[in-house]
Amino acid sequence: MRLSRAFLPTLKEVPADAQVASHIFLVRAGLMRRLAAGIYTFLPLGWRVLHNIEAIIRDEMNRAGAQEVLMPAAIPAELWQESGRWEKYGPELLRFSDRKGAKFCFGPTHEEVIVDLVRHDLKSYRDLPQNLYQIQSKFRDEMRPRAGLLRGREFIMKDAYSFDVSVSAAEASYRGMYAAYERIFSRAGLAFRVVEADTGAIGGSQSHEFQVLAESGEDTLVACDGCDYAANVEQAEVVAAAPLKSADGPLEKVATPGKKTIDEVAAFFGEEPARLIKTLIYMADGKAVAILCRGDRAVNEVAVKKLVGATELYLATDAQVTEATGAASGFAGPVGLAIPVYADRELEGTTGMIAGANETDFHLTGVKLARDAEVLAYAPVRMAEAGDLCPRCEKGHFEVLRGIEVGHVFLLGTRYSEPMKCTFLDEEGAQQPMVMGCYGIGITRIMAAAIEQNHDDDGIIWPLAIAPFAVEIVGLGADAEVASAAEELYAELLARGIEVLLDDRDERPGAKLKDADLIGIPLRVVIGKRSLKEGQLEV
RNA sequence: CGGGGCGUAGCGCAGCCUGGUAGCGCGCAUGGUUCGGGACCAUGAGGUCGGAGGUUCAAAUCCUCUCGCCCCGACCA
Repeated sequence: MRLSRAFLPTLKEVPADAQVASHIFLVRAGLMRRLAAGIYTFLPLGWRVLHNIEAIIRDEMNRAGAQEVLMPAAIPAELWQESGRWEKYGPELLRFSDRKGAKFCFGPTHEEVIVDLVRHDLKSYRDLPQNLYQIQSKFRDEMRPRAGLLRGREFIMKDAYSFDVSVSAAEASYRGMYAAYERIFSRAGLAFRVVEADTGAIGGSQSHEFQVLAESGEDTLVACDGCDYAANVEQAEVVAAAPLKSADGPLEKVATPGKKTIDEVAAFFGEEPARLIKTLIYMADGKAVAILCRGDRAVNEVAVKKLVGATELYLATDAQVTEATGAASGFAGPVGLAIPVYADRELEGTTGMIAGANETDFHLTGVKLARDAEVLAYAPVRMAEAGDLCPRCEKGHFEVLRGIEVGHVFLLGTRYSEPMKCTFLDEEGAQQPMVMGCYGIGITRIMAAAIEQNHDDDGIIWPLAIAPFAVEIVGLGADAEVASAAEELYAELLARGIEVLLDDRDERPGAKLKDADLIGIPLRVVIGKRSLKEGQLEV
């Protein structure tokens, strides 16, 4: 492609709405333009990158035995009502009506559609297994789109769905996809980490996320430095530290006027925050529960959700805290609390702790949970931290990493096939629900993640496998010999089937080189008058 | 949705507090000079100041409402 005729508008200045590197460079290097919040048009250069990513994915998916299909983006509401997600999915689901008033949604994911397809046409164990995938634009009405392509509303996704006759067969499909994903992200030139993940609203028994390691990532991961255990912090198992014990004295109520935060209370008593019992009031499906953890720990809400069996969980408002504890927010404690109390395992057996008194401006000292409070269960609900002992090998310790989730695989089981009656007849003629898996890759997100991981101050540095062009030829100056040498090389590379970009614009050297730095084609050939005379090129 | 910020030329911004001829830089067009790290000179095109209503002799500027965008949070394959 000739730069002189390309639609490749580069920008000198940073767009006002961009904060992260990938967003800035995607716009500055002329790969995309914003149309609305979280919605982008891809320009020729950006589309080439997306095509390259898709090509790798298609190649590996096909090699793994999956077949490509294309499902509609507009999905009738009836299907989503059948699965129950029309009500459950919430405002993230973009809904609309056709001219007759029939309700539709723009698909954010396609379990319903694929299940509907498969249940009509696959009836026998002889038809299974099947693995179907598509590459398509998805729409999720995120409450806060941000960081360009890292969290958009409309984005391109590869989603695959496997159907098997048994759990063990489904596990084999799952492992096949896992392996294919490792090849895909390796080929794309990304440094990634596979972590155990929460199955969340999708459900199922097993789930792994493929995380591209980058400081700007939204996800926090922990990885053991002694074995290969790695997990999203939401999912990470934690080891309880030995219980803290001090003089096992009586309960004492102490006036602590205005001391509400852990730090304030710890300072007031001259104790470490670890000696405090942090009492958080959550609303679990509308009912208040108390969650206790050590003052120096954070609570893992995903773990709490599982522990109390809630589908909706959020931190209580100040008013709800007062209703539950009888005291202002900041003075909640486990002693004498009338709502269900759960405690982190680290608090089991502790003595001489400090906690709120459930009375505004008072705290208790000498708290011994076993004696003073009614704890329903001790369970691991704290958030994993750097330095934690690994729960698997019990030798290594956790390091904390940031990641961008670019892929996610789920072993779904019969969560969709059962309610939607996606069944087959087995060898004995008995009807059984198919066992499913689903597997997603964020294609537009990969493009952004690749830039997050591969850039410098001047621009993008594309991994060769997904680069929009393999080679850029830059002829410097207005010299006729330079121009003809550039043309000759351009023609020769094209003839060899190499994707090459020729900067044949009438621009000064500085402008051409700056643009080349920005666009980040992996191989650059610079032709200048002086070096050409000496029979040399710069590569 | 809660908190904060911002909408003025294609892009980045100033002007608003204290109402009175709409500006700067980049980009773009034309001519000339220049040509190894975002050149220079000259000339020029380009704006219902996000929208609606109000106050006023007069509104980019003050008031009300509204729409959009960004950041933090809640939330989330």
